[in-house]
Amino acid sequence: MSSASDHQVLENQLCFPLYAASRLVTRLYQPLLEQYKLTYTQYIVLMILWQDDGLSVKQIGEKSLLNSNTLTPLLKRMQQAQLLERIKNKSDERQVDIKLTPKGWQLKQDLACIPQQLINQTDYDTEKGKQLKTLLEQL
Amino acid sequence: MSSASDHQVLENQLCFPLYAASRLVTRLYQPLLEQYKLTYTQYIVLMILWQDDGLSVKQIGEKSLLNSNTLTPLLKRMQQAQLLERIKNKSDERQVDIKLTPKGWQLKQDLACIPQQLINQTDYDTEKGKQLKTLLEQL
DNA sequence: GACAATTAAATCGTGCGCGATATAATTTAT
DNA sequence: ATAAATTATATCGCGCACGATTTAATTGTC
Repeated sequence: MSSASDHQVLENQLCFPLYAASRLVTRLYQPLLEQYKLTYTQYIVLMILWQDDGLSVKQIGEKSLLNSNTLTPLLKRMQQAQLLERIKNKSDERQVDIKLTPKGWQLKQDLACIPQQLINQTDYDTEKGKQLKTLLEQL
Repeated sequence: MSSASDHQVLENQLCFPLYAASRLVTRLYQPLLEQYKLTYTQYIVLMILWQDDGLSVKQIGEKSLLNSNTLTPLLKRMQQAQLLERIKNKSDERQVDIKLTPKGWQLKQDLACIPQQLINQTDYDTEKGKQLKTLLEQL
């Protein structure tokens, strides 16, 4: 048996925690990232590029689930910070390919310690992390 | 055994899915909420007030994990939409108490169907929801 | 009672996040 | 070959988030 008010509670218990947890995680990263003048979203884009340099804006959008209306200004800021270059693709001039600069690659080394620092900080154990990941991906 | 690159993968697998899932959920709510001209955050604040009307801005902030710099303009917009009133507390004039209007209460009825609609839409089952909730709260 | 410390909201600035639309390049259909 | 449809970015506008600071009210201390 399940009533409308049950659902309003469930909602309170599932959707809000998801929203709150996401913001909390962002806040955990923030002090670690800010010494490199990075935002959390920029960090995510960097991780994508470390794995696959030279992607187009569209391809980054597919991996990050962000559109050009978010990515374009974000990538321009990262270009300003000399983390990457925005290069018009020669064979299709609609396309803008993103290439990391040496400075962008350097951050891969500099930030390598972040995951460990977070794990230490939160004492959230790896097993739970895996469960959580699995559940989230099913969404 | 656990290397730095393991962690970068783990991070990609946990933190990014959390971030993506949260945005996905917001997007699922959006079409349902927009017919009432509500945003997801406004909906969260409404749920808090339905449960506990007359809270101060600070108290809403404690429950929503939002500060006055987010809440003040949001509550002003909701006041404009005649969903609530912002009333200076007589015994402590620093404090602003938030009271739902009849229109704000009406939405509790109107939106009661949303959780069920979402559950149908996502076929994400309740058992997994509970597990997920538990894991998130441990953060 | 005066004044410093604290507290509650509000304000300011910056960066997402995203719907809607625009622009320009490419592809498709005729 | 040219017009129409499609595609890749970019632009615009609005509403969060949130660090930092300000303003105003209250409390604590002497």
